[in-house]
Amino acid sequence: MSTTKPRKATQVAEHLGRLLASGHWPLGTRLPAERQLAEQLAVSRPSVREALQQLISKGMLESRVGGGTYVLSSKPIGFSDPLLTLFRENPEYRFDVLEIRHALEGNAAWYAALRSTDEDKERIRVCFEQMLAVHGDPDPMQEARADASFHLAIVEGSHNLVLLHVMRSLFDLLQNSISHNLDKLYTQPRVFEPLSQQHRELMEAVLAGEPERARQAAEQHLAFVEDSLKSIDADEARKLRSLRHLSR
Amino acid sequence: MSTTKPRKATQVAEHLGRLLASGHWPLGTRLPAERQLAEQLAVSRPSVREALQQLISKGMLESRVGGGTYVLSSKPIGFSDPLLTLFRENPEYRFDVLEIRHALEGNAAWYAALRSTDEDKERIRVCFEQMLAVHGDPDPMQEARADASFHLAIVEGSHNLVLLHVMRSLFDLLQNSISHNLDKLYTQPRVFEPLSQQHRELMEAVLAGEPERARQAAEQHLAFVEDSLKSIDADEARKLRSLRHLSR
DNA sequence: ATCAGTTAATTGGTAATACCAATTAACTAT
DNA sequence: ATAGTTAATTGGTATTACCAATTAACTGAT
Repeated sequence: MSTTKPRKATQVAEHLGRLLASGHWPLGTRLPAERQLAEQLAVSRPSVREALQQLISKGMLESRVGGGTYVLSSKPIGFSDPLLTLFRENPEYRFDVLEIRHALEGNAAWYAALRSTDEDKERIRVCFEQMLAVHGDPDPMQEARADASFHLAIVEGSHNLVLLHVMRSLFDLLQNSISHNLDKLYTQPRVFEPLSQQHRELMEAVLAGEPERARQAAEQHLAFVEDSLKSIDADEARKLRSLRHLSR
Repeated sequence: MSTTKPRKATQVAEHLGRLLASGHWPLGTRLPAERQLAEQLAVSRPSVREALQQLISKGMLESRVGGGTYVLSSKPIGFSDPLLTLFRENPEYRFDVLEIRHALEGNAAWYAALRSTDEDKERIRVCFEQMLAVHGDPDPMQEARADASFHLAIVEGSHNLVLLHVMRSLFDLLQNSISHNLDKLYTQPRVFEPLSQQHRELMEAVLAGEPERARQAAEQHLAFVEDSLKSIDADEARKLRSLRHLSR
């Protein structure tokens, strides 16, 4: 590939990538057909196919023979295909992610308390309010997304770009796999109330610029999430067992 | 894509991916031409192109017009293209990575001390010996790779798969960009000697199954690496300034 | 009007062929 | 041995044709 003349296929991929990132085609949308895209973009169909291949390979699109091409994600998936597959098939790896979050978010909260600008702080506040506003939504994934946005706003306040990327990838991993009991965090009052208080404490520590308090708040929060998920898993397993007992 | 009949292009990409992972084509190797691959694999050239596109998009291969296709990496790059580009163009983001390693490797060392099997411990020992054996090699990247292998062996001992993946991606990120003064860590005796002692202390803490000692060893080591790189950067900047002064 | 079955159209996947621009290899002259 | 020229090779793009799978449209029966 010459540096003086960009590949048409690459240009098409970048153009489509920008449309995806901008939300022009929301998740699940069916894209125009290859022949149509080729005509609209004034390139040949093989060039469109090669561009689509790039985006399919990054986990952003999915093609179905005779059925069209669909949006899977507006951003490249940050983890390799085998890990994503493994994660989808083995939900217990959620606890691996929680272990990592425990280490990273304590650290992020520390740096956010030290480094956040006024804009960062405002964004954290807005995200916290958004979490409260979206509580009780029929679609629990809305709450999960608001929760992720809140945490990512804190990571943004740490001003460590690589950390932000890693955390985004971890949240993508959680959201792109089937959310195994994750919704229960938001729908059980015995979990949501303390959860919400912990979010508030974390936010207040960061806004007050108290790094050690922020770290502790983050670590306690993650420990609580881990314990709650384990307890929810146990409850669900018990329910399943008793349902099986009834059906005999 | 039907689940009953895999795409030819995907099969070719997987086949090539296995050849890459097995080391059949080492880093930098030029692959056979597209026409040749198409003949060898009994598929059409467009199918080969689509397969190559998948691997190019994952950062594993690079194509040059008229010049062939080359191996960039034997594994998919775990980070998205924009971050990789940004990292290559702005070496100061190394310090973002070091901040993250500080958090993650302290954690990994803790769990490795708790969870390592005898096999894990043996692998850690072998990697440590390998680091000593390769010291002074004319190619400092050999030492960087041995260093990475040692740290990854410890992460493997933590038995957290997602953490292993994240750490691999971070090391790939460091090694796939121009190694800005990284070689100086191994070539300056005032740095290498304490570095080697710290590696030994970290290994011994993990092997002895002492989690708190292991965490401290890891964190102190990463702090030393960070300080050393900053000091080396300052030395190099001073040298550059005095060279500029002489050339006037 | 609704539903089921059939047919036609559309879609992504594959292949063959041709040509172009860039690079590499081979050849020739000094 | 080196420099310049030519030929061959390479990746990139385009056109055309065909196939398998899916979707849409149409028709007939209830």
